[in-house]
Amino acid sequence: MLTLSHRDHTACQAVSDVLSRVGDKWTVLVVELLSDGPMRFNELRRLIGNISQKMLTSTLRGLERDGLVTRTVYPTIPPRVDYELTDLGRDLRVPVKGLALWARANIGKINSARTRFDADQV
Amino acid sequence: MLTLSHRDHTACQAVSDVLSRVGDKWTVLVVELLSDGPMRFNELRRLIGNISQKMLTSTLRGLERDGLVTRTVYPTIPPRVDYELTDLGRDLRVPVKGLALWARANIGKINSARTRFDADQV
DNA sequence: AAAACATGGTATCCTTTGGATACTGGGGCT
DNA sequence: AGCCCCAGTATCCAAAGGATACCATGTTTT
Repeated sequence: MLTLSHRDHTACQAVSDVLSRVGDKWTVLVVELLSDGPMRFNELRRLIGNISQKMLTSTLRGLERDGLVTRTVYPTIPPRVDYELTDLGRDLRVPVKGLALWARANIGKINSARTRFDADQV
Repeated sequence: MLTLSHRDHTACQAVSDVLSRVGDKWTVLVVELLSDGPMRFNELRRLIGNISQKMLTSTLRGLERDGLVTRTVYPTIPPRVDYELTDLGRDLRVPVKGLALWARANIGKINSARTRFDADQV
């Protein structure tokens, strides 16, 4: 017997969908960096520091595809490309903030649980 | 010049860390299913439906490792293994709920942005 | 004049991860 | 005897992540 309603299930699908959009290695970082205003490609790259060009490109493409970020090309010399959060992107920062607070509050517990678990597996 | 403070950066690390824990294909679904009480392995498997044994095992191991779920083995015949949310795991549901609400509210916008983007790429 | 640097990217390659399928092993059911 | 249930491993292949090298254009440096 299935106790899970169809609505619950599709809701979970949506959540999983959004989480796998947002839950990769760089997306949240980029969204946070863009929250103060538009930024150029290499500006983001320098701020993040240890991201490869390819990953920054694909992260930004993904955000653009989902309507969270706009990409504006200025055909100057040298070329200039600005990335900026859309309203939807700025909106996303609210629930992410909630998760960020939880993460900061509990990352210690998680890390010690991990250490304990890994030690027991020896 | 770096405008990103060290505190901001480590906070983002923590958020990314938690998100990549939670942001995979199955974790949120499992946490939601466990929120009504303990469940057995195959009980979860049947409810989720299209998950492989391996993925369910590794999802649950990950949650256990991070202290979000407990695993209890009853050496009965047939064996019985219960999975249950810890306090930390139940705690996590609060910020995830926030993201879930956002996801349900905005999944439509995201999907149409995707469709639009993919159409333009032709 | 040649070298080096800046811009915002592709292309290529390899490693890591995701996931389907098959198998284990003890017991019970028919 | 042959099948199913339980909670998993083991194996293998496809997909994704990610480092490195390269591109075209133009300016600055040596």
